[in-house]
Amino acid sequence: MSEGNRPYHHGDLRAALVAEGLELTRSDGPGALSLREVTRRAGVSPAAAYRHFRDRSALLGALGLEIQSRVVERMRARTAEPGVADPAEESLRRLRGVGLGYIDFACEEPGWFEMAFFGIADVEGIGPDLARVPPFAELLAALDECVASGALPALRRPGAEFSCWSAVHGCAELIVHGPLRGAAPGLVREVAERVVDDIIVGIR
Amino acid sequence: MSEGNRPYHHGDLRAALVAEGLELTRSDGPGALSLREVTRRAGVSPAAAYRHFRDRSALLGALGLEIQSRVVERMRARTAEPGVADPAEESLRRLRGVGLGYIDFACEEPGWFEMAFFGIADVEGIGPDLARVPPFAELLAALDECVASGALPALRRPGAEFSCWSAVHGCAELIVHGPLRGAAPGLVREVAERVVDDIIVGIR
DNA sequence: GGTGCATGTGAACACCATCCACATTGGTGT
DNA sequence: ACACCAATGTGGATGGTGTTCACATGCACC
Repeated sequence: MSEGNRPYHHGDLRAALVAEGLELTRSDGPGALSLREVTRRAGVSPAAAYRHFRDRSALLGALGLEIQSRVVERMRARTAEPGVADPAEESLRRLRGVGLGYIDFACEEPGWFEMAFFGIADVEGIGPDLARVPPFAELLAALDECVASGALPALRRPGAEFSCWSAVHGCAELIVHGPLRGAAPGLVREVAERVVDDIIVGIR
Repeated sequence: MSEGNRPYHHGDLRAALVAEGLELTRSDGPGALSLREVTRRAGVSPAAAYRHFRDRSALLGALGLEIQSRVVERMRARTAEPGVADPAEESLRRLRGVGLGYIDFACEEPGWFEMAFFGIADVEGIGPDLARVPPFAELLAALDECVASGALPALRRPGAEFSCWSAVHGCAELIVHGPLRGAAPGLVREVAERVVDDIIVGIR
């Protein structure tokens, strides 16, 4: 708070900007992030940010990466629930948890959810390595496990990740930005479970 | 073009602003729309826009409505393809067309697609009348037809619209803003068909 | 102990949304 | 025919934004 004795160099400004950025965007998404505000909060001049990020969207991208790892955490919390014995059933349960965890995150952190894939388009080239996007990798692993356990025929495996991701991501959008925004939690939960169950039936 | 003889009043400024707005946002979405630029193009002062729209986001909402009707047109183009005799099969074919038409629109007009549901959140209240969002109404009608034709058990009907919309909208996002951005048209088409077919299997 | 290089500063530019008092006009009522 | 009113458009001001530039500072390394 005391402005007088602040050292000229911040120490770890990059991390500070990310931290303030997370706070700023938590409830209202990317639109709530201004480079001037974030530097103001870090107690630093606006131009200082440019020593660490090429421009505003580069900061958004860094925030997106950070958020992706939190999405994965939320997925893992879901899949870590007590399991069942049968391997096929267990792998399907995990797949379900991956989807529901994703939707949980979107509901709990709508602002962050909006930013999670901000940087994804920056990965140049036609087919960026999907496995390098952590939440996507989680889905791929769950699907592979379904094949290994016999729950999903190997012939049906190729392309299944797109169906799953589409349904789950679309559902999250429906709830966070779409017509279901502000709907009763009970209804939301019901819809989420229906969507996830339907797509799992569909890909098999 | 000649600026000298322009009348003080524009005539139909509202429509002109919408038209210019559509052009501005066609390829790059809502971010490409500035009130100043749109009024500049209409040959009018920036403040004039406020006689017709409360603020920038009100104009975006109006553009969204216009775009929604174009989405419906694209869906109809798909469903108007030559049909088959069996009513159940025919109703499923229409449902498929609704989904694929939606995805087609997103691929062909990515900027507009991003704006289509801008105003949707403005419909205050918990459950806005989904049927009043034209593309959504199209989906509801197709699903009802599936029930009537016996292709979809009546017991499975409630909630099916959410599964369908989630999968299709999510797929469009995947293609337009997600990891599939810039992918080869062949792959895109393949993915779209797989997603739509999977969710149709899943809801039954 | 000096020096180079990463980091932070301040001021500037161009752009934006929005609001205000004021100007202009087309239509309405007499 | 005329006066007036409500709708519409203007110009300018305010306060915000991203981004760039020459310049200042100080840490780490030779």
